[in-house]
Amino acid sequence: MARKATPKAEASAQKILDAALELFRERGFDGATMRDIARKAGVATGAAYYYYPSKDALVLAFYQHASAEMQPRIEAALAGARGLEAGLRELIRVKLDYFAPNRPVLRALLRNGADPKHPLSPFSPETGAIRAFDLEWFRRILSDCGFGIPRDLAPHLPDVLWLFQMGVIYFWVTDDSPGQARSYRLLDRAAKAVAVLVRLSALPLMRPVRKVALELIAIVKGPDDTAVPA
Amino acid sequence: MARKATPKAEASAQKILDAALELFRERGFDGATMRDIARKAGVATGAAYYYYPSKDALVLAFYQHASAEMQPRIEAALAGARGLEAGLRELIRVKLDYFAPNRPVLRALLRNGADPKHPLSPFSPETGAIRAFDLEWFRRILSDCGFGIPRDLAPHLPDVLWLFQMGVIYFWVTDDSPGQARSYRLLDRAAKAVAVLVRLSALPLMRPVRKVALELIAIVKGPDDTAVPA
DNA sequence: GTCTATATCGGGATAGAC
DNA sequence: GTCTATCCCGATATAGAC
Repeated sequence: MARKATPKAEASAQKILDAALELFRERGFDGATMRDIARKAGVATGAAYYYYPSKDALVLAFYQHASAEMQPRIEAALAGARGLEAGLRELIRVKLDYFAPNRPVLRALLRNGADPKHPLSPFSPETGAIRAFDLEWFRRILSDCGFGIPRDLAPHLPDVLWLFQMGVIYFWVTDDSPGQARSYRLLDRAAKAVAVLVRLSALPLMRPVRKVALELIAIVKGPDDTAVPA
Repeated sequence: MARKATPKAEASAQKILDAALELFRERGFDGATMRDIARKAGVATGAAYYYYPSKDALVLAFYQHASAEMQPRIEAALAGARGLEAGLRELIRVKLDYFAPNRPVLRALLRNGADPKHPLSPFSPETGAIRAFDLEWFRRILSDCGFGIPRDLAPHLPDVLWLFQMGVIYFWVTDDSPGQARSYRLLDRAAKAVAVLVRLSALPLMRPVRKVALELIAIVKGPDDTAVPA
């Protein structure tokens, strides 16, 4: 999106993105018009479209920018987190905290989840790079958590945890409790439950359960292993 | 939506809805314009808006119509289904089969799920009546399934199963496998897994697990018991 | 009450001049 | 790279035919 050619162009792109985010926050995604965004940024509507080919592209740009900016924050948060439960909780907490001022923007993102072909879907190729960064963190949490993960489950767990994260975020964008307190409570409890489940999954007694889970995972992931289709 | 005043009016409303559904199927929700829909139905654009105040209203009307039409089909399907697994599977299968020709319409519905305030959200007040019918079926499946449900879990299980259903449908609308074969496989296996889980939940050994589950359910359902917010 | 026809508006997106 | 003008679409409004 953002042409890096000249400093001036980059400044314009940033100016437009900032104006867009502010208006999204104030009036929501649909309430903010491209005309308003352009005017607030001090450019013509056509100029806005020069940098961002669509209104959705502004959301995508924010998402990419956010992902990059969150990497060091996640690193720092995980440095102080021991174990799977804490790792999971802190990783997702960083995201909720970071996105908090821009919940309407995230809603605009998630509403296209039902259509994997939509560029803004969390499952789309366009957001694939961001997904890859996320998965890397989940892999790290799992390998650092200190207890053994069953070999058959191990390669799929990052995807499962990623889906868990999406579920929490989905709940969070729709959560109207003050400060999204319910979401944070849910995250606390659910992270603990997931950690216990992963731990229990290693027990010999749990082999049949694991087998069923693996079958479900295989169906959801589909014939191609490259993506998480839904 | 549909004025029942005169047969002629009802016929017009139906004609417009049919034209809309056909165009949605052909070009998707966004690809079909109100002008096209009206022209295809042989009426003026204003007439379409006379019956359906918005494009979304067409989707809502379809959803309501579908819900009503599915009731006897569900009744018939459940008559031949014994046990929780079969009941769950057949109930959801009826819906997938019924909706199959109109997957794009259902996508238009589900994409607003991230915003409970949107009229088309499956969690919105406007779709509340449909949700109530659904919940009644889940209650019936549970009470007919033949084994005891723990007292503490019982009042919440219909909501949980409803959410499970939404998950399957969400997967189904994004499923591009031929005939949505993957979705049906998922439904088969997942219904079995859910049934086993419910059965196991009654074991004395499972009390602590049940307690955690109940806590999660309480957080998700929120302070008001009237609705399933997300 | 059930429409047609038409004008109008706001908003996303594009083309082409500069 | 940026702006102006324009197009299309969803939605609203209105006047009037039947």
